[in-house]
Amino acid sequence: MLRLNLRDKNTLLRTSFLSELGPTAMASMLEIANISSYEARDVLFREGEPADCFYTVLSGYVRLYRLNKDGREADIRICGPGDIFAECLLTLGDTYLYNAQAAENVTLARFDLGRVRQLAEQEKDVAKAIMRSLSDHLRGTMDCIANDRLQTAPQRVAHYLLTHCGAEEGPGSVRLPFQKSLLAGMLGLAPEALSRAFSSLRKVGVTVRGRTIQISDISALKQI
Amino acid sequence: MLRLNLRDKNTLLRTSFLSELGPTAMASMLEIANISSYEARDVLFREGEPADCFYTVLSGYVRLYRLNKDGREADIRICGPGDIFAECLLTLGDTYLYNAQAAENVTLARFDLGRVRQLAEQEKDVAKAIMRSLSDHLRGTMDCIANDRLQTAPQRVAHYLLTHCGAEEGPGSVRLPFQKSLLAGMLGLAPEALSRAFSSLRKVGVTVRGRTIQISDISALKQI
DNA sequence: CGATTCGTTGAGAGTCGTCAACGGAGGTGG
DNA sequence: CCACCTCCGTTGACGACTCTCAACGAATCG
Repeated sequence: MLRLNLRDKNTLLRTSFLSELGPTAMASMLEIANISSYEARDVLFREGEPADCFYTVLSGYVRLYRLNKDGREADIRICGPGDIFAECLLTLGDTYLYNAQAAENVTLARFDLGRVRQLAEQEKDVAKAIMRSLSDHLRGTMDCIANDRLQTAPQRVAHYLLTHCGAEEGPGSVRLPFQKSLLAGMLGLAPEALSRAFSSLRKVGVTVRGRTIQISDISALKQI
Repeated sequence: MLRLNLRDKNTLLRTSFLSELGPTAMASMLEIANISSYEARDVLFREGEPADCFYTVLSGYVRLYRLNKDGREADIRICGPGDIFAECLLTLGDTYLYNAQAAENVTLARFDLGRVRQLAEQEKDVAKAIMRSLSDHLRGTMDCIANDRLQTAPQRVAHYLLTHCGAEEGPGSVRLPFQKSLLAGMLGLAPEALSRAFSSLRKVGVTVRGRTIQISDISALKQI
């Protein structure tokens, strides 16, 4: 466990979970928070292990994934700074539902499930924050299913670019905050499939150089 | 709007949402409940429409689905008796996130979002029930993503059969509560793919006749 | 009994995963 | 500063899987 430095503290306070709490609830959550760091590829926990905490990412990225019985992995979610995960265990059960691995060096805030449950009983703000967080995740996860089932690989990539370039038309660009293999898993693709999807998007004006991606015409990309 | 008959009322009371409420909260929810019926293929609401209610299924089945811009449909969830849907709008927003269609004749209970929000402020039980419901859905939806990404069509069917036959080994049987085309959508498959998956499971002792499915050896099915 | 819907089967095409080889980037150590 | 190494990303070849379209048979409902 480490001390909470200024930048991490700001990230934590701007989290959707904490940002809308009243002063007393906020103070209680900060008091409960438990900072820890992991190195790239460290496993935070495995599916089925007894669960005592949920997490907020302060820096870096974390993979949540499952294994099939052949050992093949499938990502369920990629969590970045400000994201919260495993909070559904507040009401569900006492074992983790998936594996979690640090995709790079990460710092996390851990919150004891029991203490937050208790806090939610006393502080209406905390209960509301939990509901908001759960709703957000549910929405995002349903979006993911719909995208998986409706879109091909190039369409998924186009969709990702369009939601991360910040513009509606004209040219734009995206800087990936992580490795491409992570983006592949996030979109439910093998790394090779992501690579081929980028290639196929060249003809609509998408240029990839390392982690920076140029889009010559956002409107054209929407037609994919 | 119709009167609440005895069987529907029992279904409603046994819902995970209502069953654990205290007497006053339960009474308030029953008072808010608004019963309505739809015929097969009726559309309850469309994605993007202003939302005023969330729903509980009392009888029949409801499809939640999205459209891509070519008009192709993909099911996100199939809801049966006791299931609740669109409750994430309690905290999220004021438009529906997907289309909902009656897969057969259905009766539903509708709950006004605003009034339940208000109730959740006063009654801790209601807030807890919302959290539990959201957590359950989030878990189920994440399971769905993992299954989509890790399993082939025969594996998905086998998994469905194993979780619905109620036994751990030996022979077993499943009676589908709905049409096969609904099961196909639920598993993220075209109806033809479901049919072929059943065919391929014949060699491990799965026999299909109409809606009843015989399994000669459950342990063998687990090896798929 | 006729009509419509549902389910199955076949053929074909498209998409994506896997395996393998190659090239480049970044980091380490000499 | 360079040589080397490892990891990441790309590309090609191949195969498995599943969607689509079409036709046929079965079941259901009036």
